[in-house]
Amino acid sequence: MQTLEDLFGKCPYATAQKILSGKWTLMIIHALVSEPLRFNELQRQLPDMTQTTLTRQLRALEDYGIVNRTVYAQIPPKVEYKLTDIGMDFKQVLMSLEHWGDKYIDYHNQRAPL
Amino acid sequence: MQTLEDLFGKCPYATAQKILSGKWTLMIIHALVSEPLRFNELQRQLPDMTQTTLTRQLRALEDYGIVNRTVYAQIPPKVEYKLTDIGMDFKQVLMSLEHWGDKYIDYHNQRAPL
DNA sequence: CGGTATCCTATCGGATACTG
DNA sequence: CAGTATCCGATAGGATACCG
Repeated sequence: MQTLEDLFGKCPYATAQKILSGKWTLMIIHALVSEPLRFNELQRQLPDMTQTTLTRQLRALEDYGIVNRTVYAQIPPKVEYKLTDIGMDFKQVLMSLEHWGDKYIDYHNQRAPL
Repeated sequence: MQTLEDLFGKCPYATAQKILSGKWTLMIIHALVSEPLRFNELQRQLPDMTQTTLTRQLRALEDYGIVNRTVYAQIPPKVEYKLTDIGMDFKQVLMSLEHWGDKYIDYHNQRAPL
């Protein structure tokens, strides 16, 4: 049987779905769109995510070629995360997603306000 | 501690992330963008997904207000799935996602052809 | 035709403790 | 500062069998 993984690298939706499957992926990419950030800067922007999970998702994004990790050889350590070119291209998706998300939120708050 | 769920309905990214978290969500929405489909038409377009899973993800999308389910009282049964208005609005996201996905695939096939 | 009902497994994310 | 090493529980998805 063909799986989703087999479609990775072939179908743009399956590919995107797999890359974005991490629970915090969208928010990590969003945080990095405006500027490169150090590990703890990312942590501060995503306070609800544990350190372990942040590390894991960053590694995954690195493997997918979305994020670049630069280690500066100094004490104390400094590690900087920035989007790759293709990662930066994702900004367009993020913008339409934000637009839609806001509309969705408005739409639903009208009938079931929190 | 605040969780992702608390951000649902507030942050557009967290909201979108949650809605799109289903493994086949993007492909289901994509299949429904062009026209409403019956259950087994969806199955045929998504042959790699089990019936159980298709049902579950459709129910989830229905709960989120993305998909509308219409049951026609006839024998044999006919059930039609179509996108709601806000579901249709997602088409813009899908288009930018497709564009990015194709670019991503091209980009990666150049250095690591399958 | 369009599902349910179960069961089972893999993976993922959270919690906690420790480290160069 | 930026991790790693473990362990654990939740849950999502697949497989299979059956139903109105």
